[in-house]
Amino acid sequence: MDYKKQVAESIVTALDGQLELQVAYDKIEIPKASNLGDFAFPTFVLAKTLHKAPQMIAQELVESIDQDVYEKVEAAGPYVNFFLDKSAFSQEVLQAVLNQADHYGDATVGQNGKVPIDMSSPNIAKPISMGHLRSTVIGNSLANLLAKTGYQPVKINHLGDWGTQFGKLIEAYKLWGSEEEVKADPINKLLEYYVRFHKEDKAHPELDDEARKWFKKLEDGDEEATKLWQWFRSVSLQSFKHIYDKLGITFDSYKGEAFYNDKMDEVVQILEDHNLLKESQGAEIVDLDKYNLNPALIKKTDGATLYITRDLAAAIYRKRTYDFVQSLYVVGAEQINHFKQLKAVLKEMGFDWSDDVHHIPFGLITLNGKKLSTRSGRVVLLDKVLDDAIDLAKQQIQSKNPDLKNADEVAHEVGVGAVIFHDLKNERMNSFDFDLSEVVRFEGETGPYVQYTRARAESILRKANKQVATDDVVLADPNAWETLKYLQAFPETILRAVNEYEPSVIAKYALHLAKSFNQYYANSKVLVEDDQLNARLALVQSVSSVLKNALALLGVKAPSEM
RNA sequence: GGACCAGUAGCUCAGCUGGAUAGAGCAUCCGCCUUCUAAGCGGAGGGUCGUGAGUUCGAAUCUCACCUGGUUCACCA
Repeated sequence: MDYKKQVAESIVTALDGQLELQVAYDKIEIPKASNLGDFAFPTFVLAKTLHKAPQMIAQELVESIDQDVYEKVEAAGPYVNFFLDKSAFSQEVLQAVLNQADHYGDATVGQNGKVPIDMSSPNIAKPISMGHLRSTVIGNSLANLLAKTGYQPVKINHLGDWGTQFGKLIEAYKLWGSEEEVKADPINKLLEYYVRFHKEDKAHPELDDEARKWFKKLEDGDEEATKLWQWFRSVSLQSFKHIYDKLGITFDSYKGEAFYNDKMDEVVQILEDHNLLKESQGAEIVDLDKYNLNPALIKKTDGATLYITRDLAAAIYRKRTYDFVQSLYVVGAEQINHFKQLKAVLKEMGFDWSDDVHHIPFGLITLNGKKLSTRSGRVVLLDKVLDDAIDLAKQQIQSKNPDLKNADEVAHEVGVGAVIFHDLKNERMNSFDFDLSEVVRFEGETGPYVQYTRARAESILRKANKQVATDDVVLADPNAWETLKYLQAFPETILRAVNEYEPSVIAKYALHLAKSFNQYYANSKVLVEDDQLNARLALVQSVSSVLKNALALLGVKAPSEM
């Protein structure tokens, strides 16, 4: 039931139609203090037309409103405050959550439309850092949210598996590498070669020439170069998958940059057909002046294509393959300009679906205030952070709950959960400086806090050891009121999160629900044999269910004991 | 210089399409485990909402200017 609409109708009826329903609806707000009711209507809008003081309007309105469906309606200064009927509300909410269980909050707005999500996208032969975590977990959560609301997300790991750096890598490997070394520790060794190359090429510029030759060979399909490239790619992918397993994240496609090598000519052809290519300083560009953007550089002076050409090919390929309703790119905010260009060029090419292409940017993670950079060695390895978090979670379990049976599994879920939650709890666009002690914190506004809340709820249910009946769930207890209202708000919260592409909306919601339930838990005893027992258990089970599902939307597990 | 993002308590951040005394967490100090897991709950202190104008009955929220920090601005991705 839409309670806000009910309130709006009450107001309009009382005013005898002197106010549009939509206007009333839009003006209704949720008071910040609970003693001011559940909904409030400020009467300022009526002051002019009624030629009365808002305070007086509020008082008169209260008298003419049919109060039967509410607990009470009262005037407070210029506001009319509505208090909902707790019995009816609690029954409706608890029944909805219990009956729909994991499907509570499901929506159909997506109408099965496909939504490819470009996410994670690490570079071959480089380690996955905290920077990649953001794209990975935001993309994953958006996929969950989209699926929950009726879309069909397609998680695409657009691997950085092509480019001139492979020429450098091959040259470096030929000079200093060995097969045994790489086999033993692929990513670290490959990274080591790459970093060494960048150190030595300053003194020996001829190395760059060799690297260029190797990349040319690779492009021409030279056997040795291709074999090395494939090898680098596959060992890298193996170590990436190890990390994705830890995070509990899977992909639907691993088509990376190299996949589009043979699809660039067509892009250039379409651009030519539309007369979009212009020569400038020896390079081929698309002028984007009318979009107030810099020109998009399609071909370098030497005729080689660039990043944007590849992304154009990928965008077109995805449209053809998935016939998407939206196409998302979860990529850092530093590429905002690039995606503006991409959309503009697609539009110029005559693709009206360019409006369905959305860049989902996110803020930078820095280390001591500086940008992470693989080349300069300023990296925070994700694998290490996850392991540290798991270790700390294990220590925590040993001191708080030493008898826990599946301690290792729980430590994994809590440690990884803390890291993921930390990344998702703030707005995407916020940048943050990496601080391990902050990332693996288990107290306060954290993932483990939410997990712990749910574990305690589960514990109560285990102790109760009985099936919760769905027909006797009226709970008018004021202590439970906040929690009931949060439970009711889950579906609309999901829709807001999807509309804004903002997983943090869900994270915040989970924290609020957990907090309100912890307050209830501290002040009310659930397991007491009286006529309200079933209703209280219904609340506990509902909270557990919604917390689990909210965490699931973030990609965080919810252990039932910890 | 152009474009974009950010500037709210000591620190990290909420604050929905403008509305009633600006809220959390962390940190500090003080309470609460013979009651369902204290990874919890309660309380205290702490804020010129970057600055200045404007719109409005009403601005942390909208507009403009400015200040500060960050990102980015054609042959990397």
